[in-house]
Amino acid sequence: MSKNLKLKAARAERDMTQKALADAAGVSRQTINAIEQGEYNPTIKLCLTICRALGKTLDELFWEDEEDETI
Amino acid sequence: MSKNLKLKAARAERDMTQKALADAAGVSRQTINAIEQGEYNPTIKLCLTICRALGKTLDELFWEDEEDETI
DNA sequence: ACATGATGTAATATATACTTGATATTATAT
DNA sequence: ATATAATATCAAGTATATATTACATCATGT
Repeated sequence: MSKNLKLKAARAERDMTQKALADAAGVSRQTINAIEQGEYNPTIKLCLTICRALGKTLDELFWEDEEDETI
Repeated sequence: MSKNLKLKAARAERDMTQKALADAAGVSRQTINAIEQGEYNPTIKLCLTICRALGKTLDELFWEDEEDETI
């Protein structure tokens, strides 16, 4: 999995720390970090919560163009 | 979790069975059924694969408005 | 009536998302 | 120089997404 820089950028745009976003989303700081680092494949529910916390859509933060997926 | 009727409709629109979509997405038929029935909270990667198989976006198939906050 | 395809469920098993608690590093401020 | 905040990462535990196997129902066709 590749890093999610769109998420990192959206967070920066709102001046939120990983911890602040984690609290807003009701998950741990490590979980947000792991998603940004591309270590976790988050659930759609968590993605939706993160989108709402950052005022973005699923497509804006989580859409990926084909690429080498290796599921 | 509530049912995902948008997914069911998009599948019908393409005249695909749950099994056909499952095969296209590389998961079991029961997994597709569980997602449609709202029993599972799928991973974003699976959502992306399903979207590509059906020619839809994440927002079209998986966006949910706030959910029932139980006043 | 019978066969078949599509769907809805259920039970048990495994992989992995996510937690908690810790340490290390880097940047910024004092 | 030294605190402190933010990030990165690790290890061990819990919760749940997904697989597999199986069975029941409903529809459509023969």
